[in-house]
This record gives sequence, C-alpha cells and structure tokens, in this order.
Amino acid sequence: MKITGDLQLMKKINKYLVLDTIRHHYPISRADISVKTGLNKTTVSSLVTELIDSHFVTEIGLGESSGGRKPMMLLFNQRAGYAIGVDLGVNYILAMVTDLGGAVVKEKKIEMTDLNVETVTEKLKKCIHSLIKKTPASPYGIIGIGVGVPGLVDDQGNVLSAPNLGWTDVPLQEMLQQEFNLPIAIDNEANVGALGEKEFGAGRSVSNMIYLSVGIGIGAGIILNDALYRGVSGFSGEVGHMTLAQDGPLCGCGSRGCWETFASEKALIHQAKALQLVDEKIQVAEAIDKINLNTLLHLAKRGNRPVIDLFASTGHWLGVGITNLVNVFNPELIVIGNRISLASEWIADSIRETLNSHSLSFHRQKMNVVYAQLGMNSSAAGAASIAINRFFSAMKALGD
Amino acid sequence: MKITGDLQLMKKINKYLVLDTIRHHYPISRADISVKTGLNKTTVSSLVTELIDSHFVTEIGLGESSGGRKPMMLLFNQRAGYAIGVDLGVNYILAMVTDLGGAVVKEKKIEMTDLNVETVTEKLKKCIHSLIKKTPASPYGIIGIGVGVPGLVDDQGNVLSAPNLGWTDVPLQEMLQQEFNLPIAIDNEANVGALGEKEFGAGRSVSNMIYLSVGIGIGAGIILNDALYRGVSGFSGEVGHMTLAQDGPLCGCGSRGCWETFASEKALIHQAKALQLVDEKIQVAEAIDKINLNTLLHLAKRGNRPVIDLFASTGHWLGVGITNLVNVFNPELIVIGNRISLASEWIADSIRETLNSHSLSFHRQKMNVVYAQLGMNSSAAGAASIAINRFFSAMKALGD
DNA sequence: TACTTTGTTTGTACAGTAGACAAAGTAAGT
DNA sequence: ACTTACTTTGTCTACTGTACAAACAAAGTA
Repeated sequence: MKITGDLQLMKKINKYLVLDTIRHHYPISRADISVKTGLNKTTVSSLVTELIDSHFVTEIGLGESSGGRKPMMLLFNQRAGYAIGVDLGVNYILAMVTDLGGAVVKEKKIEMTDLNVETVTEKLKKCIHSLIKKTPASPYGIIGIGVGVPGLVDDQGNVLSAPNLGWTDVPLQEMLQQEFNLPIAIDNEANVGALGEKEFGAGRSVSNMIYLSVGIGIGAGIILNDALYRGVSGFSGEVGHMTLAQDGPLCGCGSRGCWETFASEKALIHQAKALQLVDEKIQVAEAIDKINLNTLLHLAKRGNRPVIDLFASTGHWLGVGITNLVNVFNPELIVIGNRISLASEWIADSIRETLNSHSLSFHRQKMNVVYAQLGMNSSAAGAASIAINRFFSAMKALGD
Repeated sequence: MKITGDLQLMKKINKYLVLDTIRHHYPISRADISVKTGLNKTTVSSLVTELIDSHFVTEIGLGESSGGRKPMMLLFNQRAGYAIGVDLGVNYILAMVTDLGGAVVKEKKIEMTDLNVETVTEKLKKCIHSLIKKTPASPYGIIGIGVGVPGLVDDQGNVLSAPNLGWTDVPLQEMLQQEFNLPIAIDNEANVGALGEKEFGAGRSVSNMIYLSVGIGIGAGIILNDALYRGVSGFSGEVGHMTLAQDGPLCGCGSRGCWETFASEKALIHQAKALQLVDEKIQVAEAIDKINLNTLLHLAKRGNRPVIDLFASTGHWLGVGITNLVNVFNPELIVIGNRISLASEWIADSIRETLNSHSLSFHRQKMNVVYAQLGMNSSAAGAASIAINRFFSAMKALGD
C-alpha cells in the first residue's frame, strides 16, 4: 500500500522548501540551498532532480567558483505555467496573464458602463478567453484564474454584495468554473490588492502590512504573519465603515460618519461639488456634474488652491483612519493603493502630519506609509498570485 | 551524530498531536486516538508509551467495551507540573498557581497603593515566592511564570510604558529571571486576558476573537487563527486610542476623542462627577470625590436613573468602538472583560442595540458578544497559560 | 461459536543523513 | 610551468529512525 500522511508530508515540506528557496534566490547552486535550508546536500540534490523532472527548475550552467569546483546554477522556471488575474473594477475590467513568477505576459483592459451581471460576466469570459488564446505553450498551461471584486465574497466564491456594481448573490466562481474548467479563486478587491503588493510590490520583505484600497469606497487587505487574514466569514477589512464621527454624513451602509464619507473618491467628489471651482478651462456651471478625480488632479496641478486644500483635507481624514488601524494592528507597513494613489503628491504631507500628531509614538517607530508600487495593477497581479499560490500549495498537498 | 531536523520534527509533530488529543479529549483510548488523529495504531501506542514514561499521561483503568476487548483509558496528567500566572493590576496583584490543565490550585491577591517600581516588584517577588512554597511536588515542578501588565511590553519582556502605573522602561522579565531562574513571560494585560478566555473561558471553541479589556483604559487582545496576534513590535490592540470623534475630549495620549475618553472606567467616573447624583445614602457634596465603579453599580442597582442612563451611554460608546472592530476583523466572538464586565447588566442592551444599528449585517451573522467567563481571573489564568504553552512548545522543539 | 475491539509484535518502505569519494577548481611554493 | 595542498561541489553508499501494514494475542459481546 501507499505510505500514509506524515512521511510523504515531510518530503513535501522539504521539496517545497527547496522550491521556495530557488524561487526567491535564484540563480542558486545546490550547495547554497543546502546551507540556506539546513538540509543535507544529498537531500537537496535528490529533491532538485525531481523538481527539474517536473519542469519547475532548470539548470542554467556553471557559476563562479569561490575557491573550488564551479557550482551548477539553478533557475526557477517561471514559464512552467501561467496564471490569469482579473481586477473587476466598477467601470473597467483589467485582466492579465502572468507567469509563475508574477511577471506580466499579456494585459487587456476593457471599459464598461453597463454593470448588469450578465453583460459584465459575458465580457469577462470573452476577455479571459482571448488572453488564454494568446498565452504561450508551457508544461502546465494555464494553472488557474483569480478575480478581485469590489464587494463581499464568501469562501465559495459567491459575490454576496457589491454595492458599486449593484450586484447581490452572484455565483461568480461557479459561473467561471463551468466556462473554463480551471481552478477559480474569487476574492475581495482589497484582499487581492494586498496580495499583489505583498508578493510583487512594496510589501515583499514585510510580514505584517495593511493595503488600503481607496477608490469609490475604502477597503483594506490585511496581511498578518505573511498571510492574508480573511476573518471568520471572509469579510475582514471593511474599514471604510469605521465610525469616525457619530454625527457625520449619512453613509450608504445606513450608519453615519463612516470613514469613507470623509476620505474616499466619492467623498472627494461630493465635497468638490460644493466648492466654487474657478478655472479658465472649466466653466463652473456646466462642469459641476462632470467633476471627477481626473479633473481635480488637473486643477491641483494648475495650482488651484481650493482643490489643493480639499486634497489636504482628504489626506487628513485618511490619516485619522490610518492612525486607528496603526494603533490596533501595529503593522510594519501601510500601502495606499487604488485610485487615490494617483493623488499621492497632494495628500502625502497631510497624511504624514496627522499620523505624527495622532498615532502612538511606539507604534510609529517601525512603521512606514508608502504608495502602491504596482499602481493600478496591484489587484490584477494579486488575483493572479492567488491562483499561483493555490497551484503550488495543491502541489504541496498532492505530491506534485 | 544526531539526526537533524525533519525526521525528529515528524515525530515531535505526531507526539504533540497525540498529547493534544489526550489533553482535549481525555479519557480516551489508544484506539480512539488512532481514529481521531489518523495515525496508525502502532505509532500511537509507541508515542503513548513515551508520554507515560515522561509523566504527561497516565492510564486510569479499563473503560466500557463497545463490543470487543475493553479499552485502556488514558488521562492527561494535569499535575505533572504547575505554572504561575500573575495579573499585575493598577492597584492590586492577583497571582495564581495552576496545573498544566489551567485549573487554579492556589490564589493570592494583594492590594497596593504605592506604585513605585521597587515597591511593586518586591511585593510581586514575595507573592510569587509564597505561592511557589505552597505548590505541591510534581515531576516537572514549576514550569514557568507569566505576568500580565497594563502597558506596552516588548518582546524582551521590558515594560516600555505603563501610564497607569507610572512606569517606563522597566526590565521586568530580567528582574524576575534573576530572582527565580525560571522561564518568564511578560505580556500586555489584554493579551493575557485574551489567552485566558481563549484557553479556559468563553473562547474555547473559537478561532478568531477579540478580548476587550475595559478598565481604567481600553485594550484589546486579538486572537486570529487560534493564535495571539502581537503586531510587528508586540504593541497590537491599543484600541483605546482609536479616534471616534475629532473634537472629542483630550486624551492622555495627546490626541482627542479617543475611544477610552468615552467608554472606559475613567470616562465613566469623570462623567458621573458631572452629574447631580442624589441618593439617600450618599451625600453628594462629600461623595463626589469618592465616586468609583462600585458606588455607581450600587446606585444603578437602587434604580438611580441618571446612573443607569450613564451606563447606557457607556454601553453605546462601547458599541461604536466594537462596531469598528467587527467591521475590520470580522471576528467570531467579542469577549468583554476586566472591570466593566461587572456592569454587564446595565450596558449589555445598549451595546447590542448600537451593534445592530451600526455594524454591517453580514458581519453580524456569525458574531457574538459575551462577557468574560473567568471574570477578573482572565488575565492571571491567561498569564499562566502563556507559561504552559511555552513549556509544551519547548517540549515540541527539544524532544521532550 | 463467530465476531468485534483493543493493543502489541514483527518485518518493511522510505526519507534524510553522514561520510567517503570523484570531479573540478584555487592558491601558493618551487 | 609544474607540483602540491587545499577547497568546493555534487554523487554514491550504507545506515538510522519513523511510520506503517499485517499478523497476532488478548479480552470482550452476541
């Protein structure tokens, strides 16, 4: 019979450890892996042979000697398979093919106005199909599809509620599963954004970080101990509905004074409409309905004082909420992503000032605030990384 | 030479798995352990033999047959060793000896008024010494000492800052280490309280919970995925300084409108002093300086309307902050502990109402709010459990 | 008498290891 | 240039320790 559980498990742990070491430190020799992992040279050699046989690792040739025989250098074979990551936005679909190392191979962006479930899912399917066609051949082919959605997603991949899309109870995972017959992962947009920055962006060397997605609303992806924290039902990170003022503006959630009524893109535009914006290029009367983040950025660049002050105020309110998160989580890094990061130039100072004056000094010492390194790609890249991680952990569980 | 790492590791994992199964399901037979863990009967037998040899497990006699040979029932030997847990409060020291199962064996409480570092640490040492003397003999003796402190503690066991004690930079772990030559663990009072409720109290069956310690201030111990989350520097859970109103009362931390300026014991007393308290037993004029939680509870019990309303208001503000935590963490359980839990009768309704009207409905579905099951013992029991857990995980790491 | 359940004994499979070793290099002395 | 000593890399072989399956003994039920 087969050997059960733990003896296999041990091998899988070590094999995965070797692969991980190669993934993160290539090019690297067998001897170096042995030193880094603490595994015996013999063990490393045998595991590497298996990894080469299964196309995850390739030998690239001899490296530099350090006083003895030249080492055979090993590479992680990023192109052993490809993943698809999708950022399903409120008025766009951004989809990409990445290799197993997260490098973007193909990208496709579609604008949308009709948010009807069927229309959107049809476009989504078409978009993914077209990317799959363009993906190069590889030993493992497309290993999975990840999708980030602006709403609450349960662990079955059902979109329970996505207010900005007007969706409720959409079984997105099931729909895609039937269409593509591939492993599908659906998650909240802030969660995948956090993963993207953690795996490929600003959070690579950090174990505890919060990715703050500030777009129409505010959401957070929470990385603790190197893993995404999802909460008991998968709904963690709804920081946008943190109460910051009991008697503040009414929020869509029914409560008052939620963070996103002060600091989101929605709030920004709402507040901007109340201003008397004067600019030679924009007629106030006709423009008041057309105000959006881009026009405000444009005005700020031209030195429009009220708009600059408005951004500063937004920054201040962002700082207040971030302070709360910092005091509660004591994270190493806050990454500000999504559309507001386009305004980083106008909000950074007031965020920093608010943090310095409000947060607890001990919590500030090891903490940094940065802006998404992958820009608007964080979510799509993170969605792909979910597919990649599932592929590798399935490998870990099943043997390979 | 010795076998390195993984082969030993495998055994330790299984041995610990068997021990854990016995700890949580005793009395249990070898056969049942085999079924529960998936380990082979042979493996279980051999590991159990070793556990019996090292006094962690004992055979209690034959159990009921279920149609065949009678099983030999195994017990976890709680009395193989003892731990000491200390709750270092603002005006008291509560210390206890527990066995390895967390059962309280001896308890000692001292009141204090002088909070000077030397005075307190001397009393602390004396208190621990006297408990050690009274601890029964056992194979492993005292396996460690855990202490919960109302302040920020770093990973070296230094108390960086404890405002309510007036302490800064006290190397408490080092001091106790030198005195007792035993494994010492120092942690924040809310963290140990959370562990106490998680291991022995209301949170036993829960993986994601928040223990809210509402005393003079407000702190939180955060249990995620069955483990305490400490943050990058060990300062997580400073929820008391979450801003709930930009222009609220000034807080000791320098900021304004922190949660604990609205809902802590300190806030409660401050607000009570502003009331015109009328009661036949208490002369307002002379009592105004003597108002404390006990007098307020007394008044509430007698039906004093202003005090009852005051508790309701405190409950409301607790609800606001809890809502924020629920939206962010999506926990399964909130445990309200420390002194405010004495007032649960007067605050529970308004907490619940606020949560129902403010929190997101999806987050509410699987969530419960309860009061500390161990009462004022949560922290001391949790401190002991840190020592116990360290003892067992050291065993796991070293072989036994 | 037939079957079940518990727990031990016996022999085997397999992962990782140490140590020896071959291959291929460096560095220094002559 | 050649020799000698040493280093580094990676493989081969023999061995150890762990978990396992199968057979078995013991002790029960129906």
